[in-house]
Amino acid sequence: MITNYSMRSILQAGIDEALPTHESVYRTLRRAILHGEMPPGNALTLRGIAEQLSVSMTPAREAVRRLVAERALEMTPSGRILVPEPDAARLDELFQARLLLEPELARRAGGAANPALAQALAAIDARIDDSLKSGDAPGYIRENTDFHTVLYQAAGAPALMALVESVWLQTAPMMRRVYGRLGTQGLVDYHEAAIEALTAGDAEALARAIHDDVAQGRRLMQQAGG
Amino acid sequence: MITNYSMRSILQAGIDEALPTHESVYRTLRRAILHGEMPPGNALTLRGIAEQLSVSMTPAREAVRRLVAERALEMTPSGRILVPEPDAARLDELFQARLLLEPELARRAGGAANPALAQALAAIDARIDDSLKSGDAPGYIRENTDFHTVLYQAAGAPALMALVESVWLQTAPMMRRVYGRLGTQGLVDYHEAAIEALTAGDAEALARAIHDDVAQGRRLMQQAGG
DNA sequence: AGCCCGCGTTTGTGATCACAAATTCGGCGT
DNA sequence: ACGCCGAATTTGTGATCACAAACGCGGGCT
Repeated sequence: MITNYSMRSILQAGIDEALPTHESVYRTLRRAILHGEMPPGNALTLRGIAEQLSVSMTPAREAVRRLVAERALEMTPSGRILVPEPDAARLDELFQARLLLEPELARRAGGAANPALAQALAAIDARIDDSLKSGDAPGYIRENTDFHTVLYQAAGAPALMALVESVWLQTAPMMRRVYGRLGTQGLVDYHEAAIEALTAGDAEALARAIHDDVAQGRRLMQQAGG
Repeated sequence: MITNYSMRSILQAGIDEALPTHESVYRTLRRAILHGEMPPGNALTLRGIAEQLSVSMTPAREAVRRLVAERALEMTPSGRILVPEPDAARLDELFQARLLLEPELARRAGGAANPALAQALAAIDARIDDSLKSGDAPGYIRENTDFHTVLYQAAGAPALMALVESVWLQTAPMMRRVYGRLGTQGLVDYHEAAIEALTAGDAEALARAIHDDVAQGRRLMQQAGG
């Protein structure tokens, strides 16, 4: 008989070091949500997740519980699991939170000139431009998230970062719909201004660029929502 | 034999309507953390929680997983469960988040004169004054949390509210230590200014009062931390 | 034809168990 | 007396099962 633990080893062999099963399930689902691969309103089942990832219900349940706690998924009172479909008011709250929190993270990241980071961001921004030009909405979402993640990582503020990531998870499914509907043609690239500010070590200018970037996202969302 | 579900009924009879077991475990633990009844650094075990609340490990596990997701508890890589003991830098981040988010919630709550709410808050504030005078630190924490909760509820912004509550959960264990150490004698009551602003429907003044209130909490925390 | 009731199926929940890793603590050696 | 190593215990993890509630579909009534 294959024991629980040998099963676990088989699944994780070559995937990662020694993650618990519920952790890899969590990461898989989280990435799918963050990349907009889960349509808002979609229903999930524990048995479905478990079967698809070849695990038992237990780790699937734990991963889902965790995502529900982060509001990346939601559960109805009867226990059905679905991808949230936030209404306009809730999206407004979430973007308000981003507008409040992200400039502060940028400010903390940009206190000193940081050429290495500026270069890394420029590389990501080049890929973003490609996605913009080719109209690759999923790619744009993914790379845009990367840009912000890498920048904020430099702030060394994990508690603030965690709050922001929770907000991203909540907006991600809708943004997929937004960019899918409106396209990515009309977008202004505020990232260049951010990179310049970072090169100069001008934290305030960096915070402003990030503010404008997020505000643009909100504006788009509002257009698509109406 | 007592089936799983009859056991569940017995436990929940008279406690609440029809909450799943993991939900009541969650609420019990959450309240204990928020009220500062869990000393920072304290270790918990699933079997201990389960036994104390007369449930099996499964709902205990789910409740803990959820609280870990909210960063109200933390788990070491080896899986040990403990009450977080945030360092000064992390506490600074958390108060920064409060300073950014809570004035906005206050602003949204204070857009129009709201005598009924002002009266409810005045009642809570009276109890806070009692706790201040008698040096009842746990009572002060509990009622202060109530004050903010009731006020922000009026903002009708559940997504922002959830972010703030997550931050409270993370700071609560340390605040218990702070007020225990410093006492509550020197505290200024910014709540009266908040109540006046709410009576007048002056959202900006309300936001300012809340800002000052949170800033005072941060100042105290910094004093106690050094 | 449209609506509703009822039954089969799906689904989340809770309990229990085996297992391995981590922790703890007593005893040995220096 | 102090530190270290080993075994016993503790602890989280994952799998599995029974159960009741929710869901959904099909047939019958109006």
